[in-house]
This record gives sequence, C-alpha cells and structure tokens, in this order.
Amino acid sequence: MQQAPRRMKGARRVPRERAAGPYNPAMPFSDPSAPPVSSSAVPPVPSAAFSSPLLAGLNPEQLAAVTAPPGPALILAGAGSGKTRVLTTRIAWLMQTGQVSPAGIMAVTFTNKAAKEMQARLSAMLPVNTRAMWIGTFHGLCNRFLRAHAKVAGLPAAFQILDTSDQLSAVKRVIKALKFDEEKCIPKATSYFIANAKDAGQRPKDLQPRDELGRMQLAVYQAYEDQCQREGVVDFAELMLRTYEIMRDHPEVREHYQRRFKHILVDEFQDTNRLQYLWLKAFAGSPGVTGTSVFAVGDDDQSIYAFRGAQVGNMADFEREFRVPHVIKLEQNYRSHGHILDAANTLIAQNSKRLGKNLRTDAGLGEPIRVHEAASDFAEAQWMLDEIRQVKREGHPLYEVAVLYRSNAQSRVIESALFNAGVPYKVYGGLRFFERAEVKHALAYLRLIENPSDDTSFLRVVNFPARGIGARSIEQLQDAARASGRSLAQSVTAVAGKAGANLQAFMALIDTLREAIRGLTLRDIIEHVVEASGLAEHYRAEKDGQERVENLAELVNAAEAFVTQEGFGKDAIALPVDEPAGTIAAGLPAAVAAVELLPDAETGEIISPLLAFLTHASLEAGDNQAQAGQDAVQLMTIHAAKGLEFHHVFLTGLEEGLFPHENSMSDTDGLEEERRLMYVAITRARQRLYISFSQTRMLHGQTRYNVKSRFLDELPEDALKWLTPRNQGFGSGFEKPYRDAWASGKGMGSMVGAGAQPFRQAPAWGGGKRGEDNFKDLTAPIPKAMAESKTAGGFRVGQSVFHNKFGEGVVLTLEGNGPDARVQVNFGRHGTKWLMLSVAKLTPIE
DNA sequence: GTACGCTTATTTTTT
DNA sequence: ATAAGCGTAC
Repeated sequence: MQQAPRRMKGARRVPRERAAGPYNPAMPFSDPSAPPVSSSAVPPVPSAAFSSPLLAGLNPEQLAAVTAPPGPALILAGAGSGKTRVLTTRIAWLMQTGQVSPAGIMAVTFTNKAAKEMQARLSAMLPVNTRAMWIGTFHGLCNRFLRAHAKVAGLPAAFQILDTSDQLSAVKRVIKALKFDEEKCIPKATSYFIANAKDAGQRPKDLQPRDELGRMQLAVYQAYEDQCQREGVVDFAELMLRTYEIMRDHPEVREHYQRRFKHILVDEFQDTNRLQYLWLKAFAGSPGVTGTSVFAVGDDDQSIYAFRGAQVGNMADFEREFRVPHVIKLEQNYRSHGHILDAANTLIAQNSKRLGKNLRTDAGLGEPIRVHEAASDFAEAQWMLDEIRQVKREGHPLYEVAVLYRSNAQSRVIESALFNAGVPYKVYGGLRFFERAEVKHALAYLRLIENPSDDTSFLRVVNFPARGIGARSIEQLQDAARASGRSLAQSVTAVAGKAGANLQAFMALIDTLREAIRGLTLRDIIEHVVEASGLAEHYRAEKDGQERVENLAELVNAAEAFVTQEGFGKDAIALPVDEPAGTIAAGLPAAVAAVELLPDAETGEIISPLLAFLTHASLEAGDNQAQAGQDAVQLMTIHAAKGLEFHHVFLTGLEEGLFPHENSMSDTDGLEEERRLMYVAITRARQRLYISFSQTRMLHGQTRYNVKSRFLDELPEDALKWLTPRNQGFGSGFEKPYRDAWASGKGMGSMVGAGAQPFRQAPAWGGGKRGEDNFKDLTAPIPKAMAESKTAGGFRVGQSVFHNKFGEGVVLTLEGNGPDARVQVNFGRHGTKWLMLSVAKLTPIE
C-alpha cells in the first residue's frame, strides 16, 4: 500500500556508526569533562546549500537558525516571527544538503494540528515521503513506539488509550474497590494527582506520602496502575512515561533509537513538562556522544501552560545541560503593526522571569489599540456587535475577526448578542466529537471487540442500551472479578442466576459482533456495530436523540474518511518504512526485535484498521464543529488562540479578577503567567486590536462589579486610543459594591473588601482626572440589576442628570419617596453628592 | 429503569 | 445562571 520512499536525490546518508557512550539516565549530562560536539564529527555542509531556494527570503536570524551546524540549538522565537517556517525549512534543508535521511528526523509537537501543518508544509517544500520521519505529537510518537515495543513494554498489542474521562472513571472504580471515602479521597483530585506524578516521571515507589490523604492517593495510584495493567489500557501520561522508562532501562532499544535519530526538533519547547524533557534527553542521549542534535524552538513569553505542568525552566536547563553554544533569537515580527507590538513589548517587559527578547517590526505604527469601557457585559457585547458590523461593512471577512476571552463562561453573552443580530460566529472549545457520550459508547463496543478486558469500556456499555443489568448485578460481577483477579468480561460466568444470564448474553453479543465484522471494511464495521449493539435504535427512540443519531452517522463518516484520507494506521505505524524490510529488526537484538515488531513486515502497518481507528479516536479528539469555510466571527479563549492570528482582535473582559483571574493573582508566578497570557492575546492581532472591559458582569448568577484590569495600565499610553473617557469614574472605584451590599444585605461578589465602609461615606470613585464631559458616553444599556431597581421622581439608577452648580452627573442610588426622596449622584470631579429631590434642581439629560 | 429534585461547582487545555 | 452529577422515590 505504501511505497518505500526514495531517498532524496543526491542525499547521502550520514554514517550512523558512532558509538553510544555510557548512559546515565539519572544524571545524563553530569560529566563536565565531556567534550563539546566535535566539529570533525560533523558532515561538511555543501556550500551550494546556502544558495538553495529553500533559504530565499529568510532574515539573518532565521537563516542562522535554519542552517545552524549540527549540535544543540535553542531558538527563542517570538510571536509572529516565522517559527513554523524555520522549523520546517530546517528539516528540508537538512535533507537537501544530505545531512540526514528522512528516517533520521524526529519532529515533535504538542497538537495534532501543529504536526499536520508541519507535515503539509514540508511536503510542499520537498518531494519527500514524510512517513519515514517521526513527525507527530509527543503522545502520537509514544503510541507508535509502544505498539512497536509492546512486548518490552509489557502491553498487549491491542492496548487501548484512556482519555481523561476514562481515567477518571477508572480512578473512581479503584477508590470504590479500596473502600475509600470519596469525600476525602476526591476522585477528580486523585486523578490529577496520578497524572501529575506521572508527568513528573514518578511511579508510586518514588513518592512519600506526607499525610493521610497522601497515603490514600498513593494507594489509589498503585491500585490504578495494577488495574490498568490487568486491563491492558494506558492513559495519556502513561504513554509518555512507559516510553521513557523503556528508553531508560533497555540499552539495546535506547542505542537503536539514539543511532537512528540524527536530528530531533521540538516545537513549543516552553510547554514541555518534566517528563517530556526527560523523554527528549533519553532519545537524544548525551551531546557529543550520540551525535543526535536537538533543535528546540520556543518562546518563554508565551508559556501559558504552567498550570498543567509545563516547565519553562526546561529552556534554561536545555541551554545549560546540552551546552547550547548560543541562543538564536527571532525578534523580527511579521504579523503585527507597531502600536500592537509596542503594547506587547511594554507589557511583557514587566515580567521578571524572562530570557529576554523584544519584538520589532518593519510595518508602521498602524492603528492605535482601541479601548472601550462598557457599563455591563451586555453593553460590551452590543458595542462589539456594532464594531463587528462596521468591520464587515468595511469589507473585511468575518473569519478575520476574533473575539478572545479569558474564560469560557464569558462567551455566552457575546454569543447571544451575535446570535440575535444574525451575525454568524463559531465558538472553539467545548466538547469534541470523540468525547460525545454517544460516540464514546459506540467506541466502547468497538474497543470491547478488540480487547474484552477493557473494563472501562465494559462498564460504559454493559447496560447501555438497558438490558436488565443493574447496579447489583455489576457489583456481583466486580466482586467475582476482584476475587479471581480477572477482567469483568472473564468473570461473567461466575455470577449466578438471572443476573449471570444477562451478563453472559451481553458477552455473547460482543462475541457475535466480533464474528460479524470479520472481513468488513472499517466503515461497515462501525455501521454494523452501531446498529447491532442497539445504540442507534436507542437514540432513534429517544425524544431528543436526533443529534445523537446524526453523530453516530458522523462516526461512520469519520471512519470512512480515516481510511481514505489519512490512510489508516498512520499513527500506528511501527516501522520506519524507508528501511528495507527487516533492517530495523536486524538492528535490534533478537529479544527485542522478534516479537516487538508486530505489524506487517512488508508495510510496517498495524494489521487491524479498527485498532488504528480506535487509536486515532483516542489521540485525536476531533474538531468540535465542522462548519469549515463559513464566514464567521471566531470566538475562543486566549489559550485556544495561541498560534493563531487575525486581522481584527477583540480582547474582552479586561477586569481585575477575571483577567488576571482571581485564582492566579495571589502569587507572582500566577500573575506573570496571566501577563504572558495577555501578551499572547495582544500578539494575535495583525492590524487592529480592541480591548474592552465592563463595569458590571453577571457571573455565576451574581452581578459582579469589576475594576479595570491592571494590564490596561501596563500598556503604553501612546499606543492606546480610548473610545470612552479614560479613567472614567463610573465603575472604576469601590463605591458601588458597598452600596449594593448595603442595599441587598448580601455579599459583594468579587469586590469584598475588609471592613465595608459606612454607606454614606463611600469613597468617591475613580482616580485620575475627570473632564467635564466624562459622562456623556454613559448611555449604554443599564445592567439588569440596575434596570430593575426602583425609580423616584422620574429618575432611575444610571440616569444622566444636570445640576446647575455641579454640572453633569450620574444617578447612583435612589432612596425614599415623595418629599423624602433623595438621590446619590456622581458629579465626577465635584464628587459624589446626596441631594434631596425636593430641594435640588436636577434635570434629566436625554 | 426513569424522573425529579437536591447539591455542587464554575480558569485556562492537549493528548 | 446553569449544568452536571447523584440520590431517592415511584
């Protein structure tokens, strides 16, 4: 099916025989006397290479990176500096100059999207079969590795991959089995605990519990491992850890790969966690000894995943441990206009922990950043809607407009504004295709066919659709399984009576399915299982099952597409196919090679397309919305926007507590990560950036009164253009929360401060200068909470008024009735006054 | 086995 | 506000 790729014309294989030196996984590079990469070990670079059309148009720094001599390299690549181009051109250049064959390349990314893009760009650059290369995500490559070395790994050839929710349910089962109190040993937290331990490279034996909870979690970790091992399943972190351990503990395997890979390239290096760094070191071996060059590309300023274990420190460690001769900085930005870049630079300069980098652009200053203050989240959305319509009128496509926010909850009000106005939009994030319940159910049947020991899948569908197997039956079954140390599927005969009969009927169904799909195409397999399992019928009978039925049909389509477009088994390929069949096997000691290489010796592909598809489903969650090509506004969190760019960017909700998020504000590290997040957000914009914040916002069913984000104050004045008056008083101070707390007798949301002030001595709001006309723009819709409040004497809260002596003001509070009626009005620089309506001459404005 | 009502949590996310 | 998860009652 897949042709063995031809080696590049004129490309000569670099001799791979370089003795692998002593390897100490604990302290790989602790020997200070190790010689630097000797230049004599480096193949001469053909001088003609420097005039290669590949290199045309690269700036000096990019050129230096692309053509860096073999050996460790660290590229500090700023936002929009052509990072992906450098990475792919580097690979192409290495091959074109004959320094490496495709099989000698490993390129690692974090997301499938990035891997695909790299592959696509590379294919466009060079007529090379990228299949021989190891290009993929960390987890995808680990999967490939473990399929090839299943025996050494102690895994069944058809091992299944648990996603996060599978892992959680597996952990829950363990906690139940151990009879731990779920109140104390919280499943989710324990699941995190296990994942974190693995991400740090720690097995249960490496951990020392410090308290009762620690002891419980450790016990769960141990039992969870045993359970996974029994069932033949691995979670995401296990893919990495198991691969790393095999590399660490099996010299013959290690030496093989260290000889094989001449160049390892890593994208988004700042996002690597501890285990991934260890993993890379294991594949690279000691610098100067294995001759493997690691080319790491990253941007410490865009490190926004510390919360999930990313260690920016890996960059500095890499520079030191690999003895990177000099870090190459890509600081020329090809994306954003000057004001935008100035803002980004000024902001990020306030972080203390940086490797140091300043972006520059040849583009002019461009438009200033437009800043808007809204009265409410609703008003913010309305304003944005107006601006978006204007942008559309100016002839820009909507897909070039992005609305970014800190947290997903913020999208709702924006969505409703766009929806009601009939503006098409697309929200990124949320439930992915393969994560939908009905799809997971279908996959569970398929997984059981491949591996009946997969208890997680068994439990998911044993009674779905309902077939009379209730909690009691399952409990009996679990007891039997536990007693015999076997899987649930193996234990059905141990349950007596009707329950046992039902369970056996279920297993008979699985067996029947397995028989029935023999010889079918993948598409037909899925179609048959979806029908014969009763899933399709169940959803057809359900009131609101329409969408689920459609998703099941979509799953069939996805299978079809997987076979035709992707060529099934891409992820599952175990052999580098540019080697003559058997070469790799020959390169490995018999013990490793014989059984490990389970795939077809001719093609190197895993034989079962179903297994390949299941792996694909686990490792690639799939897009959530298929409406590609539609001209729609793009809505996403800032995290999701990393790596993307847009002509127009709306950055919303710039409020203390929201962004920076309140959970991150307490410590410096958290705050600096938030600031990097802000940096990422700003640098998404090419031409026009809008920043907005709101005085009030509905969050968790409560109105919160927010102060504008400190990040706004950290931007250079010159780069900003305020669409609303700067330092506008209304909502920028602490006054309103006090008032509301007083009025409602309830808490004050985010603005709870020590010792609420007495009502009438509320401090004047806002700081800074206020002009006479500061209040003219306060005509935005009144927040719901305010609109519902009482009126008096024809005035309402939020009403603009005029006073002969104090000028313009805004009504803050109304109290009393009739002759007693009084109002509190903010007169800007004249302060906040209480006035008796019967005395003061107040006239409403507008 | 399903329906209803109660409690709970609600930053960011890929694999 | 709101959704999801869980327990109890039919």
